[in-house]
Amino acid sequence: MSGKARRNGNGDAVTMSDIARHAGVSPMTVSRALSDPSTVSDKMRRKVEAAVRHYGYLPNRIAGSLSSKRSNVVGLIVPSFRNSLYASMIQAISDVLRANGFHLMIANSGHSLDDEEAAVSAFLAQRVCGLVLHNTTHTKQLRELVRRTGVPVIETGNLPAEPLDMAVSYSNFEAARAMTAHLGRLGYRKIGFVTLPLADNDRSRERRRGYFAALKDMGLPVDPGLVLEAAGGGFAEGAGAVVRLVQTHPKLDAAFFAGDVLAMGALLECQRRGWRVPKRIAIASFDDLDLLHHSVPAVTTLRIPREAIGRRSAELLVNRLLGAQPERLRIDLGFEIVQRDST
Amino acid sequence: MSGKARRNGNGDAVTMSDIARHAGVSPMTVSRALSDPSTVSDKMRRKVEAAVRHYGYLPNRIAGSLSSKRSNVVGLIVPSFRNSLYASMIQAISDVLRANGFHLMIANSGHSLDDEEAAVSAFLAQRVCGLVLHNTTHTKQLRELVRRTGVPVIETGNLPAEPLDMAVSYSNFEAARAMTAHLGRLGYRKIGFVTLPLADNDRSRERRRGYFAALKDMGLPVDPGLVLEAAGGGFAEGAGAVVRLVQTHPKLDAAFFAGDVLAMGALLECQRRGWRVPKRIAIASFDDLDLLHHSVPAVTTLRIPREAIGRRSAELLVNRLLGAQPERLRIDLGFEIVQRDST
DNA sequence: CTGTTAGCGCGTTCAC
DNA sequence: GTGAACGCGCTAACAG
Repeated sequence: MSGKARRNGNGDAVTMSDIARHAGVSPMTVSRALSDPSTVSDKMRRKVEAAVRHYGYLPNRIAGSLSSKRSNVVGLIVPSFRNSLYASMIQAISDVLRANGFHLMIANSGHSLDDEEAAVSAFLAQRVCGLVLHNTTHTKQLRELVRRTGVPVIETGNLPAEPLDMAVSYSNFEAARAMTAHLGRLGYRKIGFVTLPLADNDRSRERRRGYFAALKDMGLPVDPGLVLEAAGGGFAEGAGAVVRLVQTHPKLDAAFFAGDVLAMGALLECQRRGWRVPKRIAIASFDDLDLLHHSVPAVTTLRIPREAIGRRSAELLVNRLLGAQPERLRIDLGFEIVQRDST
Repeated sequence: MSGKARRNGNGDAVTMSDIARHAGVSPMTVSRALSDPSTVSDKMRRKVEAAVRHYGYLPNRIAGSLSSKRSNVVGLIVPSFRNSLYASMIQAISDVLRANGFHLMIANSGHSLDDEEAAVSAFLAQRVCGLVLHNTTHTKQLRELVRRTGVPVIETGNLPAEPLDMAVSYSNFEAARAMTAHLGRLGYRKIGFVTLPLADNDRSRERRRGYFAALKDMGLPVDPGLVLEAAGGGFAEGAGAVVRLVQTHPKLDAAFFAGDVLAMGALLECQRRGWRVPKRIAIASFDDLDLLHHSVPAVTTLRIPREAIGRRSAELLVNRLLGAQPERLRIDLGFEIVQRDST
């Protein structure tokens, strides 16, 4: 190692030329031996590999990206990390990317469209090769940015009418409508709806729209008083909501919660108050938190294929990055109603 | 835009020279105007800003990093994304990093030391400026890699005897010991312990060691039959474990679960079987899943300051990257016993 | 199959 | 306060 200053704690790194020199080949041969070994003779390759091992050479992907104008980092933006429903999607994306030699950069928008835009800007400055956005409504600036740079983008979390590029999701509207209709079919007639915060959140609004649509389909009265907006998505909010609904509408026979934690909070509150579920009130949920399956009673819910969505998103992105033709896609992975004991 | 091929979907990007030319200044002035505006005259700065806005210029951080030998990307490796306990840490890290202009690259090791090493290698090749590892036992290669490159590293998830660099955590050993002692103080005498998988997981092993230590401290018999290893950390495993413990040890009066989901699974199973908690059996948990607070009965648990750990880790990293002197640190952020109705 | 040349788009360094 | 020259470490493109 030379005596050069080591700013930034980064020891003087071994470079490709160092390896080339010590292996007695040109840098280009080293480059090829590492990135596409089949284009190099066995003898050369072995010399390179030996030198690489000996010096513990780590290729500098920064330099590689600059030179090749290609990066292998995908940017993912989720509204928040705290919600477990993002976790299985992230896991799936991460797995697929890694299997294909890509890496994942991640940021959260805090449910703010402006923060989403800022994160996209920052990612684009890092020259990510692709983006996954858990959101389908964006600022004008963001749409412009994506259009101009031409990065492949996956939108998810909802099915947009006009995707920026590729969309992989399920329909919040259809899912909420289906569950509400399911409750109707089971004979429930006065069905409350507890929504997650609606501001800047198309997913929430679509779910509420689906609820209303189903009521109309069934010829049931649409009573806005039966709709409550929970301030957050926590257990306490679910508990508070079910109490308020039941107390203001004694004839309420079912409640549909737009989030799994809300539903669980409500169920626990019913337990505490001795309200029998589903006898006194039926409870249905959106999203299949594992817990809903193990609770007493187990909770009827909408199973969203979060993992498949993540996997498919990453696969589409990888294919595109590996050369697939650009193509505007809108893939609906659907949902499933899981009938259990709470309804 | 020129007619150059646009490989990789990346439109021909506007470069700093383009901006310089259109603003009638040198590229260097653009660089300064953007990275340290105070070193440039107002007039110049305004010209640059106008051109930047007009052309929607996005600086190329890849080129910047290569040139300056500095990056603003931190790498984080967690065992898995599926566990909510990582979520609050990730959120905190992400917030602190963003506030300081850093970005987050993320990978999961799947609880494998080799995969952790592979991820670190990949991150180092991307020239991340810092690392956070949720793990304190590593392969020899990894330790060597970190030493050689000199990247700042935070280890967390446990308190290592000899940190690689900086460690921010709580002690799994002390926490498990404290909870076991707490159960003893409450009068429980036959306390079962359900551990998470022990393989390649120092955290799990430390917790079990803490449990044994407390029993010895209290002069209680140490019965290996009272320790069960759950195959996974899910509800079902917790449920299965409590049943097995109770059936094989009729006199068991308490069970301590090394994971919050395990504990919850056990509680629900007790409910299903009509075993009163804590009358028939007391239940204590490790990690304060929100749910444990809302369940009936609410579950006694160990509160680990996951968010503070994330925040502090990121702060230490940022300080170091901003010039703080390297210093081997080992910060214990402690834990807290939350006594509730299940014990 | 291998090497040479010429950048990639910035920041550092040193003149002015 | 501003600019010119140079190089970061690698790969594309072409020549041999």
